[in-house]
Formats: sequence, C-alpha cells, structure tokens
Amino acid sequence: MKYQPQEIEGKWQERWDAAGVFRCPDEVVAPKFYCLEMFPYPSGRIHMGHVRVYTIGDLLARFKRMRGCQVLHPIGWDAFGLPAENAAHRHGTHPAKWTWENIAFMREQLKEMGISYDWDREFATCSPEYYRWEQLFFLWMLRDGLAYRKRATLNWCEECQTVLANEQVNRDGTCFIHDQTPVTQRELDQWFLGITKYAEELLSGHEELRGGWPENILEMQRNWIGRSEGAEIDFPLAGGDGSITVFTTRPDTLFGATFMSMAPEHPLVMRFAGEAGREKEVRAFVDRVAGQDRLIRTSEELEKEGIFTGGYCVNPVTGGKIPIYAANFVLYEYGTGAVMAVPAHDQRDFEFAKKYELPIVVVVQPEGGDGLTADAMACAYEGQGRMVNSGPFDGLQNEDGKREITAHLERKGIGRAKVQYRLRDWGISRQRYWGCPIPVIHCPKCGAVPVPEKDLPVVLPEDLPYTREKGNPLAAADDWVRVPCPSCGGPGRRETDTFDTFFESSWYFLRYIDPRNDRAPLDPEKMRAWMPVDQYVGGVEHACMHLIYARFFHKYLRDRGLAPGNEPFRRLLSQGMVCMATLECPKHGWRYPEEVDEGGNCRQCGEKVLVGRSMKMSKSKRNVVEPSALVERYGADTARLFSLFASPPEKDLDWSEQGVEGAFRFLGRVYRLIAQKGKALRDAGPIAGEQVEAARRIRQVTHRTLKKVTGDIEDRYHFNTAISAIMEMVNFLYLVEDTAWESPETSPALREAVETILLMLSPFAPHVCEELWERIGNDGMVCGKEWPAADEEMARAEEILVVVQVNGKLRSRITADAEATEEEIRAMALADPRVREYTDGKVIRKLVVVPRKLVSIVVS
RNA sequence: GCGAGAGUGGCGGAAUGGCAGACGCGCCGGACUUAGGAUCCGGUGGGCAACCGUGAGGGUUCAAAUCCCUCCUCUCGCACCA
Repeated sequence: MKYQPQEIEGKWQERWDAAGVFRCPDEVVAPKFYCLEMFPYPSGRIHMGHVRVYTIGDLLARFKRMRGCQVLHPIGWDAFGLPAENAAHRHGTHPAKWTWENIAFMREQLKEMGISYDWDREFATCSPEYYRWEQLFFLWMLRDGLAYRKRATLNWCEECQTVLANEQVNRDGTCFIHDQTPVTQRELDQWFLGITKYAEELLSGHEELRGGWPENILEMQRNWIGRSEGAEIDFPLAGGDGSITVFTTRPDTLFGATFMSMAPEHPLVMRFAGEAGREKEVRAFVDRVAGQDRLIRTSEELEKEGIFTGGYCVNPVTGGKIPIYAANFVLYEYGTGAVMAVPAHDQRDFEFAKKYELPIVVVVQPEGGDGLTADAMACAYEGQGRMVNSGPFDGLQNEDGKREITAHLERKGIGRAKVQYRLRDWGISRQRYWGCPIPVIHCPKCGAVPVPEKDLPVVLPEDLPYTREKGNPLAAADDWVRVPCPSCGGPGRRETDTFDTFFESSWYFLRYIDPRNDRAPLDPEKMRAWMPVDQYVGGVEHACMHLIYARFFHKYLRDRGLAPGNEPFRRLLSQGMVCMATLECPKHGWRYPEEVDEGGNCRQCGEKVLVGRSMKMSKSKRNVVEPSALVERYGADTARLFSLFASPPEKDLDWSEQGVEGAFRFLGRVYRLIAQKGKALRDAGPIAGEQVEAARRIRQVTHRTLKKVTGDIEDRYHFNTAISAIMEMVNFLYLVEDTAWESPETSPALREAVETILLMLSPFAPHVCEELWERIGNDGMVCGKEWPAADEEMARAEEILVVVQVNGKLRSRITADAEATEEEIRAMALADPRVREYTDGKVIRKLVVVPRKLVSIVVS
C-alpha cells in the first residue's frame, strides 16, 4: 500500500493522451473558458517558475472543465530569440537545431507534469506556418501607415552585434546578456510600429480591465504610457529664420522662461555652435555627455551641466531674447528634445540657472503672500499659486493661467494644447539571424519595397552554414539576399533585419484558436467564439512590454475586423516568483546546497557559509531546484501540490524541501486511506434517504468542505486554503472507526466522502486521484467527471457554537440550536455561569447579539 | 523623490470588523517495531498565573490583524519625461 507516484503517473498520462480528453473542439458547445499561460521560451529545460505558472493554469483549466466549461488550454513555444544564437556560438550548433531539441525536451517535461494541454494546437513561432502571418500583418501595417522606417539612435551591443531595447540595457550601461560589454549608441535605419497612435486607448482600456487585472500591473502600464497634458510652444529664433518648439506642462510659467535647454544630441545644437564659432567647446561637451553611460546619464543626482550653444531665441510672450543651452539632463527622445527653462518654478532649471548665473523670474506666487523673490529662493517653487510678472495674466490662479495662456498662444498660432506620452513607437528591427524576416526588399531605385503578399512567406534560410562569427549571417547569405525588386525588376536586396521577438508573442493567443489555418492568419468566426482569453497567467516581468504590445496588436487587428472586442485578456493573474534561501561563501561566492557540508561550511575552503535571505531562484545564485529531479523523486502530483499549497498564487513562494516532503506525505496519506479501504468502498451501497446520526456527521463534513473548496478556487483563487480544507477532511476520515467503513449505515456516506475528496483534489494532483478513482471501482476518468454540488442542507449544522464576550473579552462559549432565536441566545448567554461571574451585581449597559456567532455584553 | 504592495508563532502561511495563529513544516511526547529518518495517535504563541500578544504609537467601535491618522521597515515598479 505504498504510494509510488512513479508507477501511477506515466500510466495516466498515456491514458489521457490516448483518450484525447484534453482536446478542445473548435465548435463551442458549452460555456467556453479560454485558459492561457504565457508560453515559454525554449531555453533547454523547464525551471520552477514554469512549474508554478503551468500548475496554476492547469488547476484552473481542470477545475473549469469539471464545472462544465469547454476549456481551451493550449501551449506553444516562443521560439525565436537571442539565446538560441548565443548557444549556437558557444556550442557550434545551429540555432534551429538547438531550438527544436529544446522544444522536444521541454515538451516531455510538461507532459511529465501532467498539464492538461490540447497538444493538437501546439506550435512554435519559428516555423514559417506561424511567422508567415505576421509578415502579412506587417504588410498591412505598412499600408495602413502604422509601420514606418526612421533613422534612430539605438543601443548597440558590440558583442551581440545588434540593437538592444532600453530594457535590455543594464542600469550600469552594459548589455543584459553580456554584463561586461558596454552598450554604445548607433544611428541606424529601423522599422517602427506606431503604437503611440493607440496610447490613449491603451490607457483608457484599463477601465475595462479594472477588477480582472491586478492593480499594480495597471499602475505599471500607466507609468509606462506616461500621459501628460500641457502645451507645445514655438520660440522664434533670434536670427529670424524659423523657430524651436518645446513641450511644457507648465504653460502658465511661460513669462518666467529665461533660457532654453536642448538635448546634446539635438542637431540644432551643433548648428548654433557652428554659426557662433563655438564648435570646439560645444563639441567637446556633447561628446562627453554622449559617452557617459546610462546609469550616470539618467540618475537624478547627476549634477546639472550644460554649455551655451551660441544661439538665441525669443520668448514669444515677453519678447525677451533668451540664450539656448545644451544641457545634459534634457532627453532627445522625449517631447521635442528642447525645453523652455523656468528656473523659478522648476528645480532642474533652478540648479542650472544658479550654476550658469542665468536670470530667475518669479511668475507664480504661493497663496497668501508675495514672499518669493528670485534672490532669496533656495529652491524652485513648483506648487500652485497666483500669477505675477505675466502681463495680462497677472492675478489669475496658475491652473486657470495654463488654459488662458494656451488659448492665447493658439489664437496667435504659436502654440497649442498637447498631450504627450512617454510611450514611444515600437522599434521592431533586430540585426539578428534567429528571427522572423522582415518582408521588405531594398531597391536602389524604388527604396524599401514591401514583398508582395503572394510571395509570402519570406522563409528564414535555415541551411546557412552557421558560423561562429559575429554579426548577422543573413547579411552574408548572398543567394537569399539578392532578389529582383518587386516594383521595377532591377537588382534588389532583402532586408536582413528580423522582427523583435515580442512581435511573435503579440498575437500567439489568437493563433491558438485557429492554429492550422493555411489560408488566413485567423478565422474571424472562431475569434468571435473564443476570444477573449478568460484567464491569462504569467509573470510580472511582462507587465509592460509584452502585455502592452499584445493589447496593441489586438486593437489593431480589431480595427481590421479580425479580432473581436477591445481587450484580449479579461482576467490576468500575475504569479509571484519562486524563491529559495541563498548560500554564500565569503571566498567562493554563491554555493549550491551540495557544496556546503553538514556543519554549514564551504566544502572547498571550510569557511562558514552565510545563509542569505530567500531570493528568486536563479542559476547564477545557485539557489535552484531542478523540476526533473523533483518529479523523479516525489512525482508530479507532489510538485504541483506543493506549488499551490505553499502560498497564494500572486505572492512569492518560498521553496522548501521539507514543505515538499509534507505535500508528498499528504498524498501518501490520501493514497493509503483510500487504497486500504478499497474493498469496503467498492461494496458500499448508494446514499439512502434516511441516515443515522454518524452518517449525517460524515456528510456534513463532506459538504462543508466541498463548499469551502469550491469557493476558494472559484471566487477567491486561494488554492492554498482549498488544499488545507481537503487536508482537514482527510484528517477527519482517519479518525473514523474501521467498523464504520464496513457498516451499511455509514459506508455510503464514507464512499461519498472519498469520492468527493478525489474529485476536489484531482485538479491539484490529477494522477493519484485517477488511480484511486479506479481503485474504488469507479468507471471513467475523474478528469471528465462533473464537479459535485455542495448540498447546503447537508452542510448545515444542527448546533452552533456561540462565543460570549464581556467587556470585549472572551469569557465563555455556548452551544445553541442552529434555529435558536436572538432572544433565546441572549437568555442562554446571560444564564451561563462563566458569564455570570463577570456580570453578577453589575449593570448591563449594552448587549449585542450577532446571529449564529457571538454575544457581546458590556457591563459597568 | 513618486506610486503600489507587504509586515501575524521557530518557519511557510490562515483569519477582510466577531474565538488570532486554520492547514502544513519543524519540534516534543506516545503507540507499533529488532530498528525507524516509515506509519498511526496526541501536544506545541508567550507567561506559574492574573493576563499579554498580529512592525511602533494614537484613534473609531460593544468588538480591530482587518477601518482611520502618524511613523518605522521591507519588496516591487517608475524615476532629470520638462
């Protein structure tokens, strides 16, 4: 009667597979439930983070299936990307081979976990059958003006030989893959997607998501989109030709603008310097700032520095001639790359003005006084107030002043209200081989020409000799690169950049609905039937990029009539990280547990190893547990159960070997209890109408537990408390006398109890439940059974416990009939001897009766 | 600095205004046993007790881990965004 998961799990995985129980037909015949976990990058083997996220998703999928839903629960592979190339460089293998081998291995690992996927829908994004469609999307976007080409300064890693997103640059200005390589800036022609056109909708769409998405993710997205309201104002150049436009959120302070600051990268900076004969010193400054690494450049502590460019412009309302500086704190990518400087009301400008002795003019006075003077100020005043030194606008509240001045500028045609976003258009070009080719042909005569739709897909040539050299092998693949221009027929060259891999992950959830369609990317009919995703589960690390890009794609495809609704993911669960204690040797750094002896010393040097705080599992910190080893030792059911039991899904999970033992022990307890009673259970008759007291007590426990477990999973997503309720029920059954299992009076109730446990536990630990279900003589598979309904009548207690407080302190507990009236309970409480000890001879000031719960008596 | 979340036994965590510490781990004791690091049963916040206990202090309430105010600590996100 030993619980041996190794003998159980493979058998049931095969049976599920053979019966196709998790296959989801296209046609929706029951309430649909689309359950999706973020698909994995095939890095080689799954890690504990995968175990956790896929276990959570599977619990919900299995639960919803038993609740009568038709569940779509797919999986696939986010298969393009840099690590494949890096691995190829390191091991001399081809990225495609490496990727497909990893997929094969990880697929087996997921199957060993018993995750209930519809494997028929599986795909990898690196196959042309998938990526051909995103090439088509790109052509549509070109036509719709949503995709465009622009010269841009981008982060470049010499080691990767490619462009990096800002997020791929470490804080210290090094590459996120190569910690030692500094990232430099390069100017390149790049493809962009106009995501900013959807900025407002991406923000307002949060209304629809509120409640279904965690608030912190929405907050992160709000920051990311970074909406701010203000005005654009044109400052004429003092020379008389043209003007410089700035963006400001404080048009009310325009009269106080005493100089202008520009990003050092701004092309006008060197023009002004040239005209003023200041080229040398300005160039020196610009080069120095450009060479500074990101950490320094963007830290708030960095001293404000700048240099006079030699140029002047005119404050459009005061007519004053103001100098134009290049300043290290102005960002070229945001707004117009130039800002009007109002030192009295902006701290950065204030520090700058002090340093370079530029004039400070107060134009907003705090309420109740004219206290502020330029000379006496120690810092800028950024608060609200009344406008001064602002000509016709004097005396206005500055908030009104914002509107008035903006209106004034609009009338004169030299300014306009403007909403600015921090969100930038999405640069999608990567100088990489292992990605989806961008379907464009460059022609010396016609420029960048889209590949005609009929010529799609542009297949990534996988038969290239993949060399260990740096750079993009595509550029050297002459046969592939040289093609005639689709427009003029002359010699053309294929675009050798590939898409950012977020392109693939921006629509994969739609493709799962129609994964084998070879005539179109999606079938709008099926989309209507299956979208949106009812539950999406994934890590917080994708809060901004992936989730915003996916929302953007969905909105674009909606506008083209392909995707229904405004938002692709109705509910989002962002699971916490899997953490484990770290071990650190003072000499050798992070240690694996096996590198430390029993006495807590480093096996290499004998030094005492420090047990550090629990941190996210990572190979670099050597605090990882291998899922395969875990499954081999304890079985998938234990791994799953522990993942769900150790903490609620959205919180971090502290991995604990002993906790895993506990989960395993519990499953063993369930197994032994039910296997030992197998015969008695098989022989038990059906539940009869009349029941003895003992049977009623058993059924009460069953239905109470059922009610709690159902609510915990369905309404609260508190899987850990659902498990603990099942544990309590199992503990209860262990105390039931042997004779009761044999007795015809109680065995039907016990059989119901056992069946209910197996049904409730099956989404958590599906294999052992199937095995026991069969052992007690039931037909069919437990995963296909209906979730039982809790019988309220059965769950109700005849007697209830009421606690009695006197002056707020617990003094007694009384049992009362469940039907007892408030009056009766009050009388019982007052008559209780333990209560009377505290109330006798005192005056009762107040008495509160909470039905079925408590009596609170206040005496003096 | 701004924003969000969190702080409860030796540990993971329960309790969302009504018995603080469910359940699990660990620990202690017992049973079975040649043996037990298997299994089963029992105990386990502190204090001899009155009582005291949910980061600290105040408040609301018959009643506060839970609501309000002030503060501390930690985690995450954003951070010169004009």
